Amino acid sequence: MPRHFLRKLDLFTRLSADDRRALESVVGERVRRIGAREDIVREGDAASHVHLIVEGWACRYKQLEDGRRQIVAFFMPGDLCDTFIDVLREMDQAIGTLTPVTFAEISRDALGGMAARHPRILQALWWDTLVSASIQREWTVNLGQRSATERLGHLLCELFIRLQGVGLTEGNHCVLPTTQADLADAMGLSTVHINRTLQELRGSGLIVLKGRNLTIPDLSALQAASLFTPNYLHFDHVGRHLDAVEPLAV
Amino acid sequence: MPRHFLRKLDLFTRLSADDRRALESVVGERVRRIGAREDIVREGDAASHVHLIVEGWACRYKQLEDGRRQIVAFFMPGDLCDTFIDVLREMDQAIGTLTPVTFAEISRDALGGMAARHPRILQALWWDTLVSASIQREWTVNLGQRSATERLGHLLCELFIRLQGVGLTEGNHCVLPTTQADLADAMGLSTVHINRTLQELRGSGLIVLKGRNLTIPDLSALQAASLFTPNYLHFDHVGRHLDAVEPLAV
DNA sequence: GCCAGAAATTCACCTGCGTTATTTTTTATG
DNA sequence: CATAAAAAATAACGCAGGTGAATTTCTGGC
Repeated sequence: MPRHFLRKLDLFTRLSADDRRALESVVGERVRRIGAREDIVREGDAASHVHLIVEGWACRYKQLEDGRRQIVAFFMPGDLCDTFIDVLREMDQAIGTLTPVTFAEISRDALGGMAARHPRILQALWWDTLVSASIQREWTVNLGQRSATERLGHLLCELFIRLQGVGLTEGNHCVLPTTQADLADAMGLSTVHINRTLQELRGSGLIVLKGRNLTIPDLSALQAASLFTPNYLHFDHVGRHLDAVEPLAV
Repeated sequence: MPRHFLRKLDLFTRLSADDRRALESVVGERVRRIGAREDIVREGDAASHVHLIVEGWACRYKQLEDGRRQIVAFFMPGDLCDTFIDVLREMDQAIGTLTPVTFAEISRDALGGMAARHPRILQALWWDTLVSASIQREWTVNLGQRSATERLGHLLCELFIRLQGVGLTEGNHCVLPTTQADLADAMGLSTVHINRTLQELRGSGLIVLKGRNLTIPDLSALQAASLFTPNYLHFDHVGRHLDAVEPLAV
C-alpha cells in the first residue's frame, strides 16, 4: 500500500523487511478516499492525525480573509503530511485535495509506537520532515527572488524530480494534474500570467505540456534556465544517485 | 546564558530545574562571538553543529548565482538554528549575522544526549522546530499573496511578537537592528520600495521607526492592516497567554 | 569633533505582472 | 453523443513595484 512512500524512504536509508512490514500495517489500518477539491484537514482542526498520500495530489494552503489563497506545498503519492504535528495544538493551515485522493490516516499513537520500535523508520521520518522544511525554504527563495519564468520552471523541476523519487515518471515524462489556477496560487501569480509563462516555456522548447501530460525534453536545460539546483531535496544522503536505486519490489 | 531560549521554551512547557541546568551546561560549552555580516554556516558545509543565538540577530539566506539574495528566516536571541539537522548531509543554505552575534555551538552528540536524558527538553525542541516550520510556511503566504504594505506590516508584527516571547520588548517598543536592505532581501522587494513602504506605514501612524528603534503604537491595528493572525506562532500551547508568563528568574 | 563609509531618502522613468473581460477548448456527466 | 461546466487561451489596459542615479543623513572609529 505505501509503495511510493517506501520507495521515497529508500532514497535515504535501507529499511529491513521487518521495518517495511510494520509500516505497511500501520498505514493499512485506516485508508480513505475522497474527491477532488475537498479538505483533508481544515485550519483550526485539532492536530491529531498524520496523513499519508497513497494516490492523487493534494496541497497545503492558507486562505486569507478576503479570499486570496496561497498554496504552500504540493503533496503527491508517498508524501506524509505533518509527521510530528502532535506537539502543536491546532493546525494553522488546511490540507485540500487537487484530484481525487486516497490517503492513510495514521493516529499519533500508532506512528509514535512504530517509531519507538523501529529506529530506522524514525530516522527516515526525520529525514522526510527535514526535507519538507528545506523545500519550504526553497519556495521562499522562489517567491522572493525569481521571475515568473524562472519560478514556474523551478517548480516544474522540483515536481518532476520528486515524482522521479517515488517512481512516477517515465523517461522525461510525467503527469501534472494541477490546473493553471492551482499553479497560480502556488506561485503567487495570476492565472493569466501563469498561462503566458507556460506559453513562454513551451515556446523556448523547455517543456511540452498537453492537458495533464508534461514532458521535459532536457531537464538540465530547464534547470539552468530556472536557476535550479537539486541539493535542497537531499536525495543523495546515502551517496547513491536516482539511477542507482533498484526498482522497488511490489 | 541561554536566558532567552529558556524563556521561549517556557511558552510551551514547564521545564524542571534539572532540565534547566542540563540546558545551561550544554549551551555553555562552546560560546563564540563574531562580527556583523559574517557567516556562521556556509552553504555546502557539513551539517555537524546546532547553533543557539545568545545575543544579536542573524538570518538564514540563500544567494543565487547572479547575486540576488533571499533571506528566508530571521534569527534573534533564543533561536535555535537547524535543531535536528544532523540527519541531512549538508547545509543547503547559509546562516549569516546581521549584527555582531554571540552564539553557542552545540555538537549533535551533546544535544542528542541531553534530549535522550530529558524528555521534556526533547519535546520542547520539537515544538520549537515545528513552530519554525510553521513560520516558514507563513512566509510563503506572505511573499505569495500580500501587498508590500501588508507584507512588511506582517513581518513587523511577527518580529515584535517573537521578541515579546523572549522578553526583548518594553511595552510597545523594541529594537529592530535590520537595515532596509535586509528587509528588502527578506520580503522580495527592492530597497527603494521598502523605504516607500516604511514611509507609508509611518504616515498612517501604524509604526514609529527611528534608527533601530521601533514602536508599534497599536499592535492590533497593525495586525488588522496586515491580515496578521498570530496562531501560526503557536505561543498558546499550554493555554497561557504572554502576559501570564511570570518573569524569568535570571 | 572630524571624517569616511554605510544607510536612508528622494526622484524620474520604466516594466512585469495584475485585472477584467471574452472566446475557445477540454472535460465531465446524463 | 449532447450539453454544461470547467479549464485554457487571448486581448487591452492599468498599476505596483523595479531600476538607476543622486543626494542627504547617520554611524562608528580615531
